[in-house]
Amino acid sequence: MGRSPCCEKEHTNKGAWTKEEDERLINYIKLHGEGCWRSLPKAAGLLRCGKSCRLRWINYLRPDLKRGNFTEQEDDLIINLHTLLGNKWSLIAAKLPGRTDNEIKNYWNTHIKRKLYSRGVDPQTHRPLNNSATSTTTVPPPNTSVLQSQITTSNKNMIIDDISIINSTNNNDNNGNFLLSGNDNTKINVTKLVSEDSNSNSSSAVSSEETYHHQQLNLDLSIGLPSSHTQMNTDKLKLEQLQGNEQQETKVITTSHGLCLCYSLGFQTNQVCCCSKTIGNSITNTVADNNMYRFSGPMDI
DNA sequence: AACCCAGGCAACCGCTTCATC
DNA sequence: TGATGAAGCGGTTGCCTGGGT
Repeated sequence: MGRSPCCEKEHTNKGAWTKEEDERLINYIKLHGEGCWRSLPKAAGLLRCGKSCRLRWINYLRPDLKRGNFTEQEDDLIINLHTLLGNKWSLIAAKLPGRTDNEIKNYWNTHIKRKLYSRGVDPQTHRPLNNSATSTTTVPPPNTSVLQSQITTSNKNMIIDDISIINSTNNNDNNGNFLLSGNDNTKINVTKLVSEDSNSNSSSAVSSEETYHHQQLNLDLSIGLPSSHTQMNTDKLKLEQLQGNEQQETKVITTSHGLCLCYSLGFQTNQVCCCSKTIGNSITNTVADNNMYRFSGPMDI
């Protein structure tokens, strides 16, 4: 049993939109707002599919769209978010005000991919091109103390706000990696990049190629301590369909403080989440949640 | 000037997810 | 709880444009 078509194909226009069609759509949405895309074309007097109207509005006509070239900061943010989220363009776009998922997707395919290739980095895996199938073993680069988004779980709909940190000296695995757990016992293994002066035994068997890989992939991700079950009313950064090894054995120990991964992805204070208490080295914020911390600088664990 | 080709981007298609009944 | 429809999402297509020959 097939699905009924979203519109009558014979009586709809396709292809490029005319100025008149744009004006009709804009005027209609100004008067009635977004929503009910299926009935919109008829109501607005457009011979278009509802999906087509939605796309045209979202990707081109919306007044809050930012036009023009991507900045270096946006480039970096897209790359970092892609490392973390993969091809979740809508999630990535949600973190770049004024940019659409389609725009970012196109920009990725036409510019950033090339940029990464020129750096010798595989745009899909974010690993060196000559080392794209290597293990996820970690190595500590000098003077670095960050977390890396080497995530090994296949759980869907993981929400960063709900991840708890398991990162005390007792809570890393034997390889020096951190383990994060979701509120439903979802487990995520986050590779730790340890500072030079810390005592990690995990680097001894790691190749120089892997060292290169991890230096390239430094997301400077912050992790916060687990939140209480306070409802987060702000954007939630979903980690959807994370791919990895479901069989990953993890030692999970939860703590009582919340973790915020947002700040170090480039978001401004309070821009993304409501966790605003900062520990770290530079930012002083108000306390939004006694159990939620936000890191502004590299963690020194 | 005409043609070819590659890059960029808007739009489409089909699948997935979500909401409702 | 399953069926259904609407909306959302990501991959792909195809047109347009500019540069090279």
